[in-house]
Amino acid sequence: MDAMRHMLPRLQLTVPMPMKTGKVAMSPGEDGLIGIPFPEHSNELLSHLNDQRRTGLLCDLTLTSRGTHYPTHRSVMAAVSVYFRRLFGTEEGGGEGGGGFRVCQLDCVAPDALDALLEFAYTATLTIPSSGMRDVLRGAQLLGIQCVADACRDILGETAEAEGETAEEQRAQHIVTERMMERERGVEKGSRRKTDRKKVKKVGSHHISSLVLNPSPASPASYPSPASDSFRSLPSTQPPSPEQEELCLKSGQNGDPRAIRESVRGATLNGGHLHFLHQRPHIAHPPPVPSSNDKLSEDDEMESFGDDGMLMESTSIPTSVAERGAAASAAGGGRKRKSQTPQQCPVCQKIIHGAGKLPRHMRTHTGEKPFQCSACGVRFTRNDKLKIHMRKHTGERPYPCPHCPARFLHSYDLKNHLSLHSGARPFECPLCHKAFAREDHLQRHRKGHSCLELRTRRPRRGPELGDDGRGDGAGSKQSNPLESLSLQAHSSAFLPRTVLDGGSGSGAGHPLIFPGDGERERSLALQALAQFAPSRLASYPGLFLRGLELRGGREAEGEDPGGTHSPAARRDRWADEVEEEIGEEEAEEEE
DNA sequence: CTGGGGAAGGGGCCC
DNA sequence: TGGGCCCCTTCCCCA
Repeated sequence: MDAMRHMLPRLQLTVPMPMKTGKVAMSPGEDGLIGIPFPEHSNELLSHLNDQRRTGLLCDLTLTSRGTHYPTHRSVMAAVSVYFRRLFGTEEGGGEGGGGFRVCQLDCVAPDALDALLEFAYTATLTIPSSGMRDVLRGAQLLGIQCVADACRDILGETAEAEGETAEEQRAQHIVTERMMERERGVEKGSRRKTDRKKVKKVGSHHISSLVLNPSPASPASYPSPASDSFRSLPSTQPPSPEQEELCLKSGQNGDPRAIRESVRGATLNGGHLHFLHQRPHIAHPPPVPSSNDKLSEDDEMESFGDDGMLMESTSIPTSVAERGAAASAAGGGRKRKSQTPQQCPVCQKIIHGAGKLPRHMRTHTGEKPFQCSACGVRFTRNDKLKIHMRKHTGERPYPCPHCPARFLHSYDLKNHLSLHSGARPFECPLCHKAFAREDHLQRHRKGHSCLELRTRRPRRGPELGDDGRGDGAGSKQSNPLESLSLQAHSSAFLPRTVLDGGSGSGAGHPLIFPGDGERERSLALQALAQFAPSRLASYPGLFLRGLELRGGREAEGEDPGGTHSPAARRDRWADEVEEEIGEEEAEEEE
């Protein structure tokens, strides 16, 4: 995310762009580059693609599963699936341009699971019935949608070390995987040249033996592995209709969770499955071989869902958590650790600190509100919130202001209030130097546009401004492009969360959750809750999986696993950003 | 746009 | 380990 934060201001914009507010931001200077973020762009883009998929518009790939057809886009599938990425990646240059429709038969993936995976691909939301979890997991593994597979495993409470797979099995599967992939590539290439396709046996029973039904010449294990780990079985081609080319995925042991786990483990042991280690600091079941897998091969990125390098770098604590988990696992031989502090939320990947806090956090996903006000019936997720709420009924305002008759419900309200008496405004905008009594007001100020105009007048400000020792250097050139840079930097430092953190802001910011599908949204969380606090699920007979939000940003960053949650740390970070902004100004000025 | 109140959610401490 | 309690930050809403 930081990378994006730094990147955005450098994006060039030459035309007025409509802002979310409806206003139009003009490029402040012809020679200045300004980056204007469009937080909703990615969401809208995906949404439009999903619309196209639903209407079959521009679909150049059809996935089929047991008779059900799913029109889709190759580009999207390649973006979300390692399998398709590799598959289509072999078609460089020619691609599907002349191939027309292509059909990929994935009978080994249950239709519901395939549908869920497609929904995920186009919405970043995974909605599946709990009963279909394994199917989705298997499908995700087959297609190389690692993040989904990880999440499913989290929910299922399966661990890589839980299975009893032998190394031989893993190697065998890996080899088969490689072979199948190699053959697949060959077929893909050949399919563009020939109208007739190889007849490939379609396997309805997903047994591992089917994997070797169509052995192809062994190829070097050239595929790095997240793909191969997911590709414990790989598609083979099949002549469908004359104009279609079909691919058939053959899975391993159908429905056998062990098989799934085995594939996971195999991948890990085979040197792949790197995301599992880095991007998902799994607490409950860390991968057994972390160090040797630290490097992602170039095209193994699954970070299209926000798990980027920055994320990896920022998850030091989760990593340590995972290591601790591994240690505990090794020591106790346990399969899953139900609870440990800190814990990672299987839904949003957020690291929750504090013993017993995860169930509390999970209620934010499930929507469960077990605490009801006896007076007005309002429900709350937490008992302490209910307690505070009750003060409204009792009239209790336990926090009186010592300077005036005002009384408050919350201590922090009193704190805010006291700042009025003291006149303290400790939160100063480093750019326009307007001071605020509350930090959130400063943030709001910075997010808004008001500061921009002030900023243009800043250069003449006096020496009391700490950063103006250098900043005023910039200020002396207020007419130069620096100002635009300042503006952009200023704005960029407080980009909406949807931009900076991958849309992980509060509820409204979650993009791509199907509206009106609230029940389904809860599913994954409920599943997770079933794992962490099963007793709480008694009242949730129907479990659906809530979307994997797969946030790239804040949550994925472990929600400040490094302790930057502290106000001081946050301010430090913020100050760093400001310094960077100013540094950019200076650099620009020198030019 | 700003000030202020309130809600929501997370973390720390303690039992 | 889970829960209670408290404090904190962030966000939303309203005047």
